[in-house]
Amino acid sequence: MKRNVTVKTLAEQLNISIATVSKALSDSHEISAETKQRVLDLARTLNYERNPAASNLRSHRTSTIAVIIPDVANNFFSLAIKGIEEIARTHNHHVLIYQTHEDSAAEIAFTNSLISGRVDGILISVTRSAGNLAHFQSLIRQIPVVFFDRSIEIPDAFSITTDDYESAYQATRHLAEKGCRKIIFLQGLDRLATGQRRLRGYLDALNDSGLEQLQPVALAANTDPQLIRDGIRQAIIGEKPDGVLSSIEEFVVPCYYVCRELGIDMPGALKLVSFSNLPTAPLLHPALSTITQPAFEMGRVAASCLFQILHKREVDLLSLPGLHSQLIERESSALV
Amino acid sequence: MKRNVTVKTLAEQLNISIATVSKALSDSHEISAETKQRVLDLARTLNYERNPAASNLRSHRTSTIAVIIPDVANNFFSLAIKGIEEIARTHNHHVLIYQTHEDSAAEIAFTNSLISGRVDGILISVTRSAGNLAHFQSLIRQIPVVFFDRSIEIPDAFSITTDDYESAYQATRHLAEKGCRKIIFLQGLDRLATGQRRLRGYLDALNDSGLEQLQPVALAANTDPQLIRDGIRQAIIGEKPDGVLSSIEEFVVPCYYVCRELGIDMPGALKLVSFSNLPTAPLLHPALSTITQPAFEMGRVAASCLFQILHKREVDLLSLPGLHSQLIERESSALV
DNA sequence: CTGTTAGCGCGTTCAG
DNA sequence: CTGAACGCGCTAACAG
Repeated sequence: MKRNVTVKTLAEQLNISIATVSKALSDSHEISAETKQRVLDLARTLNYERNPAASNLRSHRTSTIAVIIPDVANNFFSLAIKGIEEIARTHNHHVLIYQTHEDSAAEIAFTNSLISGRVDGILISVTRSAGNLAHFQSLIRQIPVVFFDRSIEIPDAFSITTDDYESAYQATRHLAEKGCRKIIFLQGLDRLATGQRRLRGYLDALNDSGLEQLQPVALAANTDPQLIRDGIRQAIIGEKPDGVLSSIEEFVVPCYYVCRELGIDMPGALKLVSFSNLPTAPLLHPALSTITQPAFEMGRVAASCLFQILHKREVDLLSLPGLHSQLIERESSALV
Repeated sequence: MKRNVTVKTLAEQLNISIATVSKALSDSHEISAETKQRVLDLARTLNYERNPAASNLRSHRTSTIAVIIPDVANNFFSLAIKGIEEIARTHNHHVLIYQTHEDSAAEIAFTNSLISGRVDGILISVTRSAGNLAHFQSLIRQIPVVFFDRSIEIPDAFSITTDDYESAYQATRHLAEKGCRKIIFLQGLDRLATGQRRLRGYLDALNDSGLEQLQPVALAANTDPQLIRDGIRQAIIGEKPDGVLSSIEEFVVPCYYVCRELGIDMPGALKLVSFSNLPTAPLLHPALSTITQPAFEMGRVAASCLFQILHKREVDLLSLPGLHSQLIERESSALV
């Protein structure tokens, strides 16, 4: 194994001091253009790569950010990561990925392992089992954090979301216009601000449409399929709705099965709109319209926001581009 | 800002040496159980977190691996990442993500930035524009690398793939049994070993079915949609096939459009089977059967392989579970 | 079983 | 504009 090339190697070969090399490599203004060039040239020919550990240890900068999400293999989150990675790259930063699988203990473990200086900042879409408000309150005082999509209510926390209220409102109005008189809301994010906003949009729309206000159907945050199905069945039998607004995609399929069991004609007797980020979902489920989030854009915006913070710029959240969900109706969707 | 707690803090409070603390924290066999416990207890109460940069600088271990893939927002790769992340977690390792977007210059830049000790090992699914064999040959001598799915032919390189040959063979036989007499092959990975294996499976199947051997249709590796469509149109007009085997999913939609333009009835006059990892694809395209890769499993196996290497174990590739693609026919696919 | 010593490679003083 | 010296926090080697 031949010895790695370090600043020392460069310094010796050029007969200058280590400090000069270091400064030249960071493009310091106190080094002459000529010296810089000589250093850079040699660095290139020797394939010098700065040792990140040493650099980090000394400078407390890691050029790394972390992304914590429930699940990578989910169309929404993988698109968000894609956007985040692209922005990170333009800032010469590396991206670490962590999956919580909706387990808030894992979430806490990850964030704790990150505050020891492994990353410069964190992008997070919180677990829906959440509830550890105190943990996040302490976290954001220790390291820059930007919440995206799934946020929790913390004053002074940066948080990038779409127009959850507005899209739930519009979707509900849409159902009402299609003739639905009794619309239920399947709530899957009741502990998150995101879910609360969607709920308010739904309730206000019912009100403005002169429709009956119903209790949201709060379904178990854990992922026991049987519990979810039972909850939906109970709600459908009890309320006999002709419209459903689902706050997360996960309820769509169980809802179908329940209706099939109960002999309910889905496009006819019961219309369903779901927040969903599988763009092809309307194609799969003829009776389904979806509210699709701009996941890729959201990743980009959230990452940009984080880098603004890291660069110690004043973050003007209002200057960031607005993010709007899109209601995709079954009727309007063509092949691909 | 209050000072961070380090091994020194722990050592002082417990009146033992720094080295003892360090050893206790790494569960060294040369420390008594009692001392270990005292150290661990104090570490917990003080919320001690080991500084990863310092540890890495000294030990040359990073507890981090890198995953380099063409695109995160792709069902196959996001599932693979999911598997990788889960295995990495069981080994207490962190996962860095890089997207090449099929750009081999980016691929080279990423790998170069990683050999300076940022990660312990690399998992990579190479760009289809590949061709930089020499680069990878030098890379695998500098750092442990495991190729997955998209591999290139390098002796002594670890590479985890599915039964590409076999599945292309079976798919082609399947088409022949359905009555296809003239089956063309749309080649999208011609520079990769993966693509070569699929091609051989196709050719052998033609042979064994007593069908005419045709030149594979090599389509541009870059992603100009017009070029792809033109290539497909030319092949279909020229060869007048009644069956198509596509080596990548990307050609499916263009193929549809071309057939629509040419007035070719797709399930009837032309049957299509594609390597594809969108599990819902057969539902979307009534005429399409797919060969689906076990992406999640592949991620897990590739990561396990990498950790075996990192642990300096003899890697017995044969001991790893076999990975088999699955042919999903339109007829057999139910809703979700 | 525990402690002492000596760096890992880099960036930041401060002195020339 | 350049260089000498120090230490970031930790761990490997060696002594006791």
